[in-house]
Formats: sequence, structure tokens, C-alpha cells
Amino acid sequence: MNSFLKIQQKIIPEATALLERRYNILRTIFNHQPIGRRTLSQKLELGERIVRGDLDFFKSMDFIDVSIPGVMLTDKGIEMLNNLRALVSQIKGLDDMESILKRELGYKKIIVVPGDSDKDPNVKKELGNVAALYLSSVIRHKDIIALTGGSTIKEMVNSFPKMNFRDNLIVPARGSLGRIIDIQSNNVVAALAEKVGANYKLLNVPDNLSNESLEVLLKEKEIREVVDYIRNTQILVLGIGRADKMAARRGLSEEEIRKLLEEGAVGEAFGTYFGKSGKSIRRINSVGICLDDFKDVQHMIAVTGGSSKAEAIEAVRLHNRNAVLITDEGAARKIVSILKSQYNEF
Amino acid sequence: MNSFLKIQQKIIPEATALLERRYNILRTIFNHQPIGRRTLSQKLELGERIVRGDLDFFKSMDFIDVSIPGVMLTDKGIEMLNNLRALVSQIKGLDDMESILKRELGYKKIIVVPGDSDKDPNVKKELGNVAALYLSSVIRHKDIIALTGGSTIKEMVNSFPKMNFRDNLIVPARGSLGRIIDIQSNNVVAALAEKVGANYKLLNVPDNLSNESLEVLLKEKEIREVVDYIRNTQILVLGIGRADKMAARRGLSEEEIRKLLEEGAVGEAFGTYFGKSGKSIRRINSVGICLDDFKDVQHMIAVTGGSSKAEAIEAVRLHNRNAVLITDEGAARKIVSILKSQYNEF
DNA sequence: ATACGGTGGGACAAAAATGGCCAAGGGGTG
DNA sequence: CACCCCTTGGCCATTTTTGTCCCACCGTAT
Repeated sequence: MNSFLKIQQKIIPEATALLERRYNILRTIFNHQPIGRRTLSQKLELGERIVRGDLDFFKSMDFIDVSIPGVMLTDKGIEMLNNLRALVSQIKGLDDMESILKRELGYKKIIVVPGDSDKDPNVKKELGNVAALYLSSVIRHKDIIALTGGSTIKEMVNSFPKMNFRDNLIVPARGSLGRIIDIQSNNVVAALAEKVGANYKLLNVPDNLSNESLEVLLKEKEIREVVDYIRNTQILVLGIGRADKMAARRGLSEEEIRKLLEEGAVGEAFGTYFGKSGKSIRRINSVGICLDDFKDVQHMIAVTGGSSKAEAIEAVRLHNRNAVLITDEGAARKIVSILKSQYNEF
Repeated sequence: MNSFLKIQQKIIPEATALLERRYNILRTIFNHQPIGRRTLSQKLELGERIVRGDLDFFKSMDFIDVSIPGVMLTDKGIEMLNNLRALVSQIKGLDDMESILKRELGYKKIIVVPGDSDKDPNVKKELGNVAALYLSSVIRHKDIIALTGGSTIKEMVNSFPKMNFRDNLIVPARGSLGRIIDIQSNNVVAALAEKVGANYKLLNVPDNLSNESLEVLLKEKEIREVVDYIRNTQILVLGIGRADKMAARRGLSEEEIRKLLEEGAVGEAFGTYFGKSGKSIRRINSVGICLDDFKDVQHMIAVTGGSSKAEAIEAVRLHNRNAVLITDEGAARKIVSILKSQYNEF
């Protein structure tokens, strides 16, 4: 951590609380604008008067516009919010964790947003914001972007800025998930295409098929075409889930789930189940694509958060030198403590 | 300035006020310990209760020991105070000023302490502390140290730490000043020798002598010896004064003073009068030593502060690549504004 | 010895910050 | 067009912080 911040925390500890409070207010405004003081204080579980005071301050600093429908961030406010992210990150020691996780889990880059998605729904939105910011910064013309489903990815798409990339293509990274047609997954793809101004292709194939049926399907021209797009994607955005929950969502039988967990599965990403510390357990190849097919993809972005996902995130190893993980403080802190206890075992 | 501090000042401006307050309290404790809450609040012109609150905080952080005779800084507290100096310096933008002054006035290094000696006597002490800290860090065995007089130098000696340099020698940089025997100047030399554990020599020669008398005196063995020491000094510590005041203190006649000022003299250092921006005006060679004799001295430390001395400091150019200036915020800010207005003239 | 100037800690009134509610009004939606 | 929800600004009781004085005590200078 920055040495100045260390000293400051010792001499004026109350400052960090104040800073975090204002950061949280600013970020909640951003995620819900226009919003009023009242709902704001409810969401943040802060006294109404406190929020009021801070809003007055923000107003005096031109960080917000306060009008009849509620407060909105000004450009200055948005800039400040973006700056604050880095500052809060340093104060909370998140960037220290980032470098630890980077090394231990083998990512090119890790971004940890403050808070815990499990406890504060704001944080999930924030996670989405940051992921959107990151994705929008790496996206290039003619890129193919492959998305998996998941609520966090959905948040990312929601807060994605409008762009004008007409020569791009968005595809679902895997067939539909669990049901014959996974509506959410398709929606996410369509929504991102809408925001980016790009085309999109869907792929409605059940997740678990016998090999015979699969081969038949893959001969269909339209399906084959989309699968080829996925194979040639430049950017892959995926979520990481808990093995138990994902297995259940995939519609595996209780018997199968029990067996999977007995084998030690804790995390799942892109149809591959992982045990502690990256032991690959089993793959479920929908449409014949699996993680290994993306070894050379230019951008691999894993987005997921919440302390309950810590074990899963620790387990998953994407084996890609361009992999980036965007997660939250709750997950990161728990992962670090898991890693520490693992070291202590020996 | 550190970018984090910039952002922080925008999002929690009250933090800097708080930090400065605590810094001031800590530093005043240091300069007057043991000291009680009451006199502390008087000196700082702060509410007694405020000081009390901060003292409670300091106590909880183990920065102070509070006992019957008053509060004292602990080692942790002293360490914190030293760290805070740099932090406050950054927050106030003093280090920016330092680099400006370094370039414009031609010093190797500049240290600006927060505050204004003219307004707050604490700052003069602080100036002395910092100068003492610096001098004690550069001092080497067998060094000869030459001192001029002045109240700031006196403060430096006062707060000088006890050391054990028996093979060192302290000498007065110039003869006595103004009177036949300048008691203060001699006292300062003796006091520093006492603190350092070194020997000292005095040189009681009037400042303004006719050349004939001077030559006679210089033939005296004892005097000649001391003059040789001064010529071979490794460390020179000197003050910078206003031309008018120094001339008066030296006992020049009103007629002479008027003439000197008409020639444009504003600053004085080591008997040399300077006009605006370093124009050398006149030298008064006591015992035949002047600034030029120190062109190659290893450490040349100018210590002086107070906004009223700004013009004088700006005027004086020591023409020594090892020269260091230790001054205060009040002087520094005014010098910067003087320099700016000079640029605007053209 | 004794008076004095300082100490920390306690006590209490004044002032400021806070919590929570209410009224008036605007905008979107049925 | 009217309703409803959410908005801001005003208001007051309550809590917390702040200002000020007092007390018992200690070391020192007289």
C-alpha cells in the first residue's frame, strides 16, 4: 500500500471511514440515478441526515446535479468515482490482494472491487460496471465476443456503454444452459449486441446430449457456422460458479451431483469442473467446445464475485496467459485466507 | 503532489484540516514536552476540548505518554511526527515549492517546513528541529563546523540531539557581530560543541575594522589559527537576514544604511549584501573571510524563515553547488509569488 | 512551610450534528 | 385527468460534540 495512506490511516483513521462512505454514496447514485436522498439512505443503511449532508457537499463540489427526479452524477462526479475506485482499492489493501491472487491463481490481471456481492447487491452492479469498463476498453473492430450466462455477466451488459461497432459479432459461448433454450443466455447476447451496435448469433442446443445426437446436430449448417464463430472468438467473457449449484442448474440428477461432489468438485467454469487448487475433474462438452479450445484467445475475462464463490474461484484455473479475473473484495479476502491455510497445512 | 492526495482532498477536504491539526498538536508537544492540555490549547489557539479529544486519541494510539507533569511523545509518536512532516509537506504542496525554489535560487536541496515563523513561534522551533536533524545527518567525524549567529541557528542548537563526536571542532563562522564581543554567537558555538561532545574555538574580533588594525590582529597566533580552521571548514551553517535589519544590528550609521538601501540591498548572508535576484552589492570582510572562500565547502546550510524574510532569501545567492536551504512555508510562498511577479514583468 | 503555577480528570451548559418525520410538488403511468 | 410514488426542503426532538470552569494534586520556588 501507498506509504502515505498507511501513515494517514494511523493519524486520522476516521478519514478512511468517511472516504468509504462518500465513495459508497457516489457509487450507489451512479448505479441508480436518478435517485433521491431517501431511498439512497435506505440502500446504504445510513441516516438520512448523513446522506443529506454528503449530498450537500457533493453539490458544492459539482459532483452531482440535484433536480426534481433525484440526484445524478455530473461528469466531474463520474470522474471522481472512477478515481475513487483506485483510491479505495489501495486503502483497503485490495491491490495487494490483486497481486497475490494474480500470482497464485495464474491470471494476467486481477481487478478486485470493494464490497461483497453476497451482502450488498450494489456490489454486483459495481462488478458489472467494472467488467463493462474493462471489456469496452479491450474491444476492437471485427472482434468476435463470446459470452456465457450468469447474473453478473448480465449486470455487465446492463451497464455497458453505447458503442458503435457494427462489424463486430456477439455469440453465446456455449449452447444454452440446462433448458432446451436458455432464455437468459440468449437475452444477454442480444442485449450486448444492441449496446455495442453489433450483430449476434444464437445457438440453441441442449447442454447434455448423447454423442450421436450431437454429431447429427453439428452437421447442420447454421449450427456449424456459429460453432466456428465461437472457436474463432477474440474475446471470451465467462462466469465462475460453485460446482454444486451449477450442477443442479444444469439439471444433473441427485445421484450424479453427489458423485461429482464426492470426486471433490468445488468450482465450475465453461462446463469444466475443478477440484481444490485447480484439479480438473470432469468436462461436459456441449457442442464439442471446452476451455482448452480457448488457450490462445486474446482476451479471456472471468467475472464473478461474492464470498460464497471463493472456493470455486480458487479451484478454477483457466490455463490461459491472457486470462483476467474481475471479482469483489468478499471473494478475494476469502480466497487469500484459503490460500494461506493451504500453505499452513504443509 | 501525490495524485492520491489530490483526489482525497477533493472527496474529503475535512481530512486535511484534521491531519494538520493533529500534526500541529504533535509537533507542539514535541517542542514543549512535558506540556499539559491547557497550555497546549492556548499555544495552538484551539479549544481545550478539541485538544483533549485528540490527546485521548493519541493516547489510544500510543503516540503519547500522559503523566502528572504533562504529555510526552513516545518513540512511536516521534516516528509518526517525522513521517507527518513529509505528508503535510505534500498536502500543502510544499514539495512542489521546494523544487521550484531549488531551480530558481540555485540550491542543491530545499526543505520547507509548514507554517510561518513570523506568526507562530512554534514554527521557528520546528525550523530548528529540522535543521538539527539535517545537520546531524551530514556530520562526520573530524569535520569542522562553522556557525553564524541568529535566533534560528540558536533554535537549531537547542534542539540538537546529544552526540559523541569528540574529534570534531565547532567554530564561529565570522568574528563577533556588532559588539566587541558577541555573546550570543559565542554561546551558540559553545552550546553546539557541548551537545556534539566536540571542542570549540572562539574568535572575538569586531566586525568592522580598518584594514590596518585587521592586519595587526591577524598576525596574532591564536586568531590566525582560528581563521585557518574556518577556512578549512567542512560544514558551514549560516542565517540569511534582511539587509536593513542586519545593517542596523551591525551598528552601521544611519547614513551608511540609507546608502546601502539606495543601492538596492535587500538581503544579507555572511557579511555580503545582495540586491534583488542575487545582485552582489557589497561585502564587509570581517577577518578577511567572505562567502567566496566557501565555494568548495562540503555542506553549506542556510537556515532562516518567516514571510518577512522572503525578499532577503530571494536576493541571496550563495553560489555553492552544495548549498542547502531550510526555510518555512511563510517565506517559501512569498518567494514563489515574488518570482512569479518577476516573470510577469517581462 | 507555603504559595504558586502547572498537571489530569470530572462536571455541566451551550452548540452543533443527527435522526426521523411532514408538507408541497413534480413526473410518469394508468 | 387523476392517482401514486418519489422527490426536495423545512422542521423539531434527540444525541453527540464542544466550550468552560472546577477540583484535587504535585513539584518547585520562595
